[in-house]
Amino acid sequence: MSASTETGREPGRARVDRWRTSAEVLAEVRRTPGLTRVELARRLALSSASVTETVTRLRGTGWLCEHRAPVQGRGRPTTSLDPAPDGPRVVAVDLRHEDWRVGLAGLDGEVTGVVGARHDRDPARVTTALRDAVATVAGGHRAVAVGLAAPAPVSADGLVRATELAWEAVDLGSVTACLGPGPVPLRVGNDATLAGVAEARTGAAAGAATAVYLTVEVGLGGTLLLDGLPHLGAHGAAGEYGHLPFGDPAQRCACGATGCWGPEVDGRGLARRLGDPVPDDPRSYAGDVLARAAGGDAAAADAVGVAAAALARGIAGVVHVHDPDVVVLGGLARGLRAAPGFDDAYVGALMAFRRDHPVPVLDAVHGDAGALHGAAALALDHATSPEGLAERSGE
Amino acid sequence: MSASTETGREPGRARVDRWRTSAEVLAEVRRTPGLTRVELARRLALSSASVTETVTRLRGTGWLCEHRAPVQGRGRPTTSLDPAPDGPRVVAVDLRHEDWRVGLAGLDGEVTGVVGARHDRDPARVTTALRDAVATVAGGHRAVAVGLAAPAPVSADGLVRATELAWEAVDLGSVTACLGPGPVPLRVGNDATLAGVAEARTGAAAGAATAVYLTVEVGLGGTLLLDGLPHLGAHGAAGEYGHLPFGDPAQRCACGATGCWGPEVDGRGLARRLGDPVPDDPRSYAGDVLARAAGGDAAAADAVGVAAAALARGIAGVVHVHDPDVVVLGGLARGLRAAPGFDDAYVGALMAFRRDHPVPVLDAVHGDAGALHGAAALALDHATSPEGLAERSGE
DNA sequence: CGATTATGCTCGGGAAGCGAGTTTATTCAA
DNA sequence: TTGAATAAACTCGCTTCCCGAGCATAATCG
Repeated sequence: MSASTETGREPGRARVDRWRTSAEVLAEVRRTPGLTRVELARRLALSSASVTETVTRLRGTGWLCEHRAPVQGRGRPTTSLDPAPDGPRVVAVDLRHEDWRVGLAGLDGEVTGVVGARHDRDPARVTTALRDAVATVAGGHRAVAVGLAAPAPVSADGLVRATELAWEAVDLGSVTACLGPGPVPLRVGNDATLAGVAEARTGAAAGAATAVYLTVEVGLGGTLLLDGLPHLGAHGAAGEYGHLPFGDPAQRCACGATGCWGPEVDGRGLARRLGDPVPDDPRSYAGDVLARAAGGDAAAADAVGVAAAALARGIAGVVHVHDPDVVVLGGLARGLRAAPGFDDAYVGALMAFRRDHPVPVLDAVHGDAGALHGAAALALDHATSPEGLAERSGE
Repeated sequence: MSASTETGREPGRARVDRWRTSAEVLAEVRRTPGLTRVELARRLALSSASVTETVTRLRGTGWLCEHRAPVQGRGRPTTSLDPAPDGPRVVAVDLRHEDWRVGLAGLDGEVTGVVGARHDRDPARVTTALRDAVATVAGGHRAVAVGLAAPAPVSADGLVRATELAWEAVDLGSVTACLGPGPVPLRVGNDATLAGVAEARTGAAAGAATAVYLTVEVGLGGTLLLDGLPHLGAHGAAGEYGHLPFGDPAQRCACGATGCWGPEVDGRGLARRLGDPVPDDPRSYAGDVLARAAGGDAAAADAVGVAAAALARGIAGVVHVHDPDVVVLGGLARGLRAAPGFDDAYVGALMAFRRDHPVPVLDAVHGDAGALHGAAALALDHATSPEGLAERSGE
C-alpha cells in the first residue's frame, strides 16, 4: 500500500498546510455523513467563522453539498454536510486470481457501476484491460485517484509480486494512463488488508480504534487496523497470523515453519482430520465440509468443531496481544464461528479477567466486495489528504 | 499511559496550531541532536525564513540553544541546534514493587540526579514520598511535566491498578502537587511498555518504524512500538504476549487459559523441566538456573535450551504477525537469547522467505533503567507537543 | 407578531509561512 | 591582502488561516 507519485518540490509546507483543515473536514464527513456544521465545529474545535470559510471552499471544489437539517427546537436551523452527488470520484479495482472488477466511488465510499471480466494472468494483457476498464468506468466523471487491491504481497514501492500468478514485481502504474488531465495517483494494497480496511471504515469494525480482521481462505491472513489504517510492518509483510505457531509442532507447514495455525483451520486441516488427501482446492473443499456439517454429517461436524476450536483458541491469543475493540472474521472463518463450540472455546481460551466482557468476534459485512470497498477507501484517503487536495488545487 | 489534565476550552484550534511547527522542530532535535538549521529546513520542508522565526521562538522559551557548526567548505557556516542545558525539565518516576526512583531529564532525555528509596506499598505513604522526591529533584529547575512508570496495568484514565501491590485504582495525580506555578501534567505508563519506548527512542530499536519489545520476568510481556509510540489497545491491555497459546495445551496458566507461552520460558518453566517445585521467586530462580547453565551444569543447560527454543519459536511467530524492523529483548529473555540453539530455533521457525534476512533480535540496552528513561520520554512527549507548548505559552 | 434562541455571515486583526532581495560569514585564488 | 564565489541567515511585504465580535437570519414559543 503506497503512493506511486512523489511530490518533491521543496518548501511547500504552506501549500499543503492550507488544505489540512479541509482534509480534516472531509475525513469527518466520510466518517459521519450528514454531520451538521455545529457538530463539525465542535469536533474540530473550529469557530463558526472558520467552518463557513472551509465549507465554502469544499463546496466550491465540488466535494461537499449542504442540506437543511431537520429542525430540533428553537433557533436557526443548521445545515447538514454530505458528499456531493456530482463530486470528484475515485476508481476502485479488485484484481483477483482469475478475474477483476472495477468500480467508481464518491466521497461516501459507495462503489457503483462495477464492471468485471475474467483474465488469463498475463501481466501485459491484464494491465491493458484494467487501463481500459478504468477509463470506461471513470468516463465523464472527475476521477482523482485509483485504488487497487492485489491478491499478493505489495511492497513499499507499490509493486506487486504475485507468486500464484507468476508475477514478479509487476508495475501497475499505467492503469491510470487514460485518466486525467494530469497524472492520477494509484495506491495499491493487498486484498485481505483492504478487506480489513473496509470493515474498519464501514463494516463490522466501524469506528473501532483497534480492530483485528482475520480471514480464512487457503491458510489464514489478517490485519491489525489502527484508527482504520492497516499496520503493514517494516516490509509490508505484517499480518501473517496464519503462521503463528498455535498448532501441532509436528505438522510442517508449506511456509517452512512448523505448527502453523493457518493449515489447522482451513480446508487442509479439515481434510487431515477427515482422513482425506490434501485437496486441490482447499477453499471449495472446506465449503463442502461446512455444508455437510450443517446438513448433519457427524464426521464433518466433528472436523469442523475441531477447526472451530483451533480458530477460537488462536483468536483469544490474538486478543491478548492486540486488545482490540472487535475481531472481524471473513471468508471461511465465518462458517467456523457459526459452529457449535466456538464460543465456549473462545471464552475458555481467554485470560480470566477478560471473560466477563469478551472482545466481540463478528462476521465481516462486506462479503467478497470488501477488497473493492477497501481499494476505494485507500484511493479516497489519498484524494482527501492535504497532499492530494493540494495536488489538485490548481485545477 | 494517558493525560491527567484535560483542556476543555472550545475553539482553541489556532492557539494549539501556533505551536505545531515548534513541536515538530523539537521532535526533530530530540531525534537528532546537533541537527543543523539547513537540515531542519529540509526535513520539515520549511523556508529559511520560517526556520529563523521558529528557532528564535524556541530559543526564547529556553528549549533550544545554537552552536557554530563545524565548517565544511565554502559559504556561510550554519549553526547546529541542541537542547538548551538550562532549558525546561521533566521529572521521571519509576515506581516498582519494592522501591522507587525519581530523576530529572531535559530535552535530550538523559536522566540525571536520580534519587530512590524502598517503600512499604501503602498507597498514601508512597504517594507522599513521591511527591516530596519529585519536588526535591525538580528543585530550582522549571519542571513542565512528570512521567511515571507503574508496575501494573494503567487504564485510560491514568489510574493504576496494581494487584501485586494490592492497589485498586490509585490516583497518583498528587505527585505533581509541589511543582508549578500552575498545574503540572502527569503521564502514567506501564513499566514494561515504557522500557519498550526507551528502546524504541534511544535504545536497540532507535529509529525503527515498527519494533517489538519483549521482556521475561515472571511471565512474558511486551509492546508493539510504532514510530516510537506503544500500541496500547482498546483498554490499555495490549501486549500480553506471554498469553499467546504457543505452549503445551495441557498446561494450565495462572491467567485461566491453557498453553500460554510465558510460563514456558520463565522461572516456572525452568523449574518444571528440572523437576523442581514452583519457585516462590521465579525471577531469581531463573537467574540461578541461567548461571548454573553457563557454569556447565548439564541439566540446567538442557532446561535453558528448551526455554530458549520455546522463546525463539514464539518470537518467530510474533515476527510473522508484526513484520518489525527489529525485536528487542529485556529481562531474562537476554539470557535465553544467549543460550546455544536460540538462533537455530529462531531461524528454523521463520517462514522460509524470511530466513535469508531474518529480522534482528537484539538485547535491550537500557537495562533496568529502561522504565525510567521511558517515563522521561513520555513526559517530554507531552511537554513538547503542540498542546503542551500551548499550555505553557502564557508564562 | 414580537420575544427568544440558535446559527451563519461579515469584517478587521493576529500569526504562520513564504518568496525575493539583502546581508553576513566563510573558502579559494590571485 | 584582497576580492570573487559560495552558502546561509535575516528583513520585509504579502498571502492565507483562524479567530472574536458584532450583525443578520430563521426557526420556535407565547
